[in-house]
Amino acid sequence: MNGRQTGPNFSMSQDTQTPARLDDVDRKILSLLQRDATLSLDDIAAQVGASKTPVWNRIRKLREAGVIRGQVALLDPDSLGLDACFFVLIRTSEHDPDWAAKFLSAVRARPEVIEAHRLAGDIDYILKVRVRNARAYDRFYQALISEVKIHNVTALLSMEELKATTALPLE
Amino acid sequence: MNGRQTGPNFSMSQDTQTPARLDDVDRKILSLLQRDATLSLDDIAAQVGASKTPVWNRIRKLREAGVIRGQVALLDPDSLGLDACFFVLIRTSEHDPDWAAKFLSAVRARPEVIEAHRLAGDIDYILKVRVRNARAYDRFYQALISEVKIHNVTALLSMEELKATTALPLE
DNA sequence: GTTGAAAGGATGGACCT
DNA sequence: AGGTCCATCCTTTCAAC
Repeated sequence: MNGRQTGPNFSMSQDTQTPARLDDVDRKILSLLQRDATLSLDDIAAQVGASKTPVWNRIRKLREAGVIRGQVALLDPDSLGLDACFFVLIRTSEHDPDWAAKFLSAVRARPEVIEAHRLAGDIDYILKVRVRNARAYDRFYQALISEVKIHNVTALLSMEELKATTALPLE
Repeated sequence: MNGRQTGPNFSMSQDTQTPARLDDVDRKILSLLQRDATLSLDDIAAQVGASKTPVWNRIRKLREAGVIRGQVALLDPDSLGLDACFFVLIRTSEHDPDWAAKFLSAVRARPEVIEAHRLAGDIDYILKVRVRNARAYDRFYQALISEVKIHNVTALLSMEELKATTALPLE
């Protein structure tokens, strides 16, 4: 056991989570796993300069604390024929909770919506949408505006994905 | 075997990849793995209604064909103290290859840039940037415009992540 | 934190349908 | 082609130290 602080960890505050206390070894482990989760415990232990058991205990704790959310396979959009990617900027005139709930469930229900954010400023929402082609985007767009009333939409078409990563910056 | 076209698969055309030919079992496997890559072969085999060996062979082929790009751990931004997420809309006046190369390497080098696309239309680029707070965003912004000349920047601040998935729509 | 032992899963072969 | 069985290796998992 090292001389660090003990006591309850990973607690919540009301709105924003208090960040987990991580040391350099934790960060190194996370950095490796968020790039390649197929690494074996032996590999990770070797690369962080520790042995299997402590590394395994750290990973378990990071999972329990929700720092590690899950482990997924990343698929190639082009291989799946998903050649078109749009960023959709949405302005709405409605701001009542009913509208927001309907919009939210519409967005969550559609698998072509990869990402959705509520924004500050004059644009209310941004969506990232992956579809087969422009026609498929139009179908999506028509379906969306028939479900929820939207004041103004701007679609930005991606010509080229310069960078795309799921790895978060660890300081 | 179904009545689809045969012939060489997974070839490239100059710009866009020919999509891999996938049957329903492949899609089911991919759908499971892109949601949870910790599933055992036995589990997957049971859920797709096949047995281990053919499932394992399919997964191997999907990996070799590049349909499965890799396997990663997904981390929770809030647990890491990355509370701020910005979408950055960039207009540039420069359109020579030199500028583009410099912009590309700047964007690739910065870990806070999670995603970067070149766009069609009057906005040239969009970035998705994850940082600790607004001050960290400003540091990023100042560093970026000191590296590459940028005509106009609009930053959209995310107030709430309504949806975020790495899972692609499989029809 | 280290070692090592037990259990379970992944890989690949042999053979059958 | 896919299915079953199996044998081996590799990891994960969790003891005991």
